[in-house]
Amino acid sequence: MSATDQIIEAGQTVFVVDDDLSARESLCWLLNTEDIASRAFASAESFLEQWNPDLTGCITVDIRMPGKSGLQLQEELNARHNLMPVIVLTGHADVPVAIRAMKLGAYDFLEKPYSDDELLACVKNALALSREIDHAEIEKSRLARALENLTDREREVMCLVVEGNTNKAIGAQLGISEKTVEIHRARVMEKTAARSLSELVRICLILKDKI
Amino acid sequence: MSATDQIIEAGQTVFVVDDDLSARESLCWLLNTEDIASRAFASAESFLEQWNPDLTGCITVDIRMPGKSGLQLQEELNARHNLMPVIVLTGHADVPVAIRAMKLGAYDFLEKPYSDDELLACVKNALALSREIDHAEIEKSRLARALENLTDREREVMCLVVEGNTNKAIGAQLGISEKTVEIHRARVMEKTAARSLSELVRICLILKDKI
DNA sequence: GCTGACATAGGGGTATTCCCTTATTATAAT
DNA sequence: ATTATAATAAGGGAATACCCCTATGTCAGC
Repeated sequence: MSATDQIIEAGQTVFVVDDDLSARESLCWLLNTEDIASRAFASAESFLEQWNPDLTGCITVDIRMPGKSGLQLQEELNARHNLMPVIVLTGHADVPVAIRAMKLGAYDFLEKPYSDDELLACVKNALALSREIDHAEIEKSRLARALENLTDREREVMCLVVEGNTNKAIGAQLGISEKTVEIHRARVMEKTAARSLSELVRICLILKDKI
Repeated sequence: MSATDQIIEAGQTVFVVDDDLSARESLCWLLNTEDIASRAFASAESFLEQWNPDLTGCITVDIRMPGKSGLQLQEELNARHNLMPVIVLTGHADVPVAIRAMKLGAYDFLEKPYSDDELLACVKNALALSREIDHAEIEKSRLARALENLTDREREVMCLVVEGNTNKAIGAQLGISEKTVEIHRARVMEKTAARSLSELVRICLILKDKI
């Protein structure tokens, strides 16, 4: 792979979803003045087409749009386990809608017209949060990949080790020799790159929902 | 302590904070029909006087009240690390207030007039959540008490053990004999009631913010 | 049939942990 | 002064973990 082929990790982007052209344009222009990259979408559907789990940044959505509403977009993003903070921007808000948006996990909810400062502060905070989430998630998927390389038996032994069992107890429980347990255990440490039992325990706790 | 002196763990209670007498009465009556215990308070201040960290259940608050508002009550409860879910009930809501309440961690936000079913469902969910929180918190404080009984040296050794160091390495790092480390380590296991290194690691991760 | 991945198991040795005992020193409380 | 607690240290032995080596059997894929 030559230097020019390198995939530079796309920086953070604000994904602007609004059916109103002038709203999209003014928002993107405002973000541009602060050197914040943005991409505009005229509908929830067109954004969802482009969405993928590796995008990083945050999303601003209008509530009232033809086709999928902003709330429906939130639901769909949640179903896809989207990790980017969602900022709801709307001029047609009532309390029940605002509450629903927040309960759907909105990062913030701003009513139009909002001040430039207000919006920029909100976006910058959301981007900072996104950075933290991404760092945690990158680490998590690195560990998850390591665990995927384990064989079933290795995974089984790992779980029993992490639960605090000795090799002897594990051997008895699985009906195999203590020697064999030793080998599986060594492979687990090697494949997970854990340098101590404590590190292995931490890895398993981080990924406890994925084992 | 005789049997009659026993402090029976007060069951879950709904703490109703509203300056309007008829609102308090009707809400408590409704809860009573479902055998849900409740206590009414006419102001944020009078509730805060009674509040203590061991209360269990949930809280309903009105926003507009003489003295401290519902939002100010939420802020004060957050400052005191209140664990009970807060349900905001209000007839005078606008979007910014609703958003602020949610960002202050409100469990839900209902506009008056609300239906009985709506409110009961909300309260029951909040009480279920409270139960889960309480169980986790009881376990946490049990562990925290165990850690408080550790001497400084024991705590120090524990941290190094959990980081994955061997007794030899810890001894070298602290400038003490490996034998002494052994003793501190054994006391840590005894005092924390951890039956394996993995258990100790888990305990330390649960309480990592309290060490 | 051959190769590779996987699980199995033993021998032998070293390092580490864990558990028992005893002992000294310092410090704080009574 | 006496007592209690904490930290220090050592010896000895059993259990365990960790590291090297070799070796067999199975099963999928070429």
